[in-house]
Amino acid sequence: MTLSLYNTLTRRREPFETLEEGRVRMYVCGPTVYADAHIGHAMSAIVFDMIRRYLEYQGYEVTYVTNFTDVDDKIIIRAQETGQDPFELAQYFTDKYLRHLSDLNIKPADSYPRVTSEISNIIRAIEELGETDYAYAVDGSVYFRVGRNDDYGKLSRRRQEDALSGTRVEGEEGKENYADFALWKGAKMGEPSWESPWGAGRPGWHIECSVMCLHHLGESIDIHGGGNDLIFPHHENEIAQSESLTGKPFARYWIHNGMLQLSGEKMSKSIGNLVTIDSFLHQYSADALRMLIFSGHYRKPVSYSDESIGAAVRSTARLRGGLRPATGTVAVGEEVNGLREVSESARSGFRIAMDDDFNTSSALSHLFELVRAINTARAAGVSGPFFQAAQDTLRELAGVLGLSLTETADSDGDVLAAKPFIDLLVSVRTELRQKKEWAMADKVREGLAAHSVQLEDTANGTTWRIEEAA
RNA sequence: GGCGACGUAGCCAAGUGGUAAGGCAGGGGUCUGCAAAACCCUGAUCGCCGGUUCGAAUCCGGCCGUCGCCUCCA
Repeated sequence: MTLSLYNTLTRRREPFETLEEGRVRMYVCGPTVYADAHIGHAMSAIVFDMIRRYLEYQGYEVTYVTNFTDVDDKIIIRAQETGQDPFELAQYFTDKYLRHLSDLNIKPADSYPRVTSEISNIIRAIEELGETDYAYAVDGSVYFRVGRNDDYGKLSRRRQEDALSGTRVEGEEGKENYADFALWKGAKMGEPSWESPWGAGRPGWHIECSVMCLHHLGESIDIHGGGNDLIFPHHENEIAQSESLTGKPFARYWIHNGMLQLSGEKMSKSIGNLVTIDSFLHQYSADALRMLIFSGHYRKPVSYSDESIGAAVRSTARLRGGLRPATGTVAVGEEVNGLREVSESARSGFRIAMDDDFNTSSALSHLFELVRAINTARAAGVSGPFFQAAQDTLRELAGVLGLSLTETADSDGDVLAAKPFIDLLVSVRTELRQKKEWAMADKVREGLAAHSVQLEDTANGTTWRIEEAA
């Protein structure tokens, strides 16, 4: 039973072998912080959080680094538009993104490097590239000489001739070749800049990640991840820079997630077809987003719609339902043994699915089978340590996917405040039911339902829970 | 135009050679004062055409369609 994963670099599924026994170094490209993040960014963060959690579950010690691009054209433009300081703007959206990561139940990274805190390392790297002729300066800017790398294009499967044959991009006159890209951009008036051997300027987009990787994880890493829209040019250029700098393979496995789509198109800031993380979490739970993403494969596109998120909400509730307490007293017998068997097969089935390039959809099917077994056992009156163990297995495996399976009521302050009033209404209704005043009792139930409070009458009394809108 | 991915029941989706997991929705039942939850039963020959094979959703070729990247992008 070994993990195999799809490597974009080889376009094949490969057995996972780490550079260092028992340890995984992984780097995931983070966002450019110039606006509110949307659930497409969340998807990427969630996918790599799942991968990280599964690796840890398999016993690896994972060092996880993800960055913030906090100096960039778009940040500068946005700051100029709003009259803000670009650094403050970037800081604001960085802080906000970190809060989102926490709200989405994403485990904290071991470090979150930023471009602005790596400037001296970046300058040193560019100097080194210049010394070995991989870089050349023109009018205060420095470009990477793509033609000097024979294997340029190996990640995106682009031939250099194709990349070299376009027309020149405006504003980058003086480049030797169209495909050459900026390592250092000379500053224009009013732009944030740092002193360098080439004059005032700032880093180009790609060099930051190479340098941060090198600095925080080393010359060669195990996993480099990001959205598949970063394959070209960003990751291709990272490889070119890093390998030219160190002479060693940059990353062993390249993992790319598919795009979240809204109305048939990739969700993106530039198209404007987006749902921000803020507005999503205002309406739905973090678990629901994970369920939507994990119902398919991480490399495939995911369609976001009212219908797809609604189905995800309801299937999340189903998983959660498996954690409802036992009601009976049967601790041994046929039902108990049956539950144990399903628990074990769910656990092994889950691992087999996850080992197969993180097949979360198949892994989830084993969780649903476990839920059904738990529900059946509960209905048969099963209780005691084996019932607990089955629920622990469900919690454990769901936890590997980063699903918390907690009720809204556990964390929502509004619900906690309403709890005494809801309990009071429920107890009044219980008296009404004892007197068989069904019409009034139903009125209370319907009234609460209108506020998302779902009542359930069981043999042991009435329970209630907050129903997530679907 | 170049490179790549995908097309499985009403919807989402797993499954890479031996006659199709799972979830949502729907229908029928059990339980319930009625609901809710739960449980049971219920649906597809896998975009189209052709080929390889004893046998293909799974391999090959062609066609149609959708999506992504081709220097803003998770």
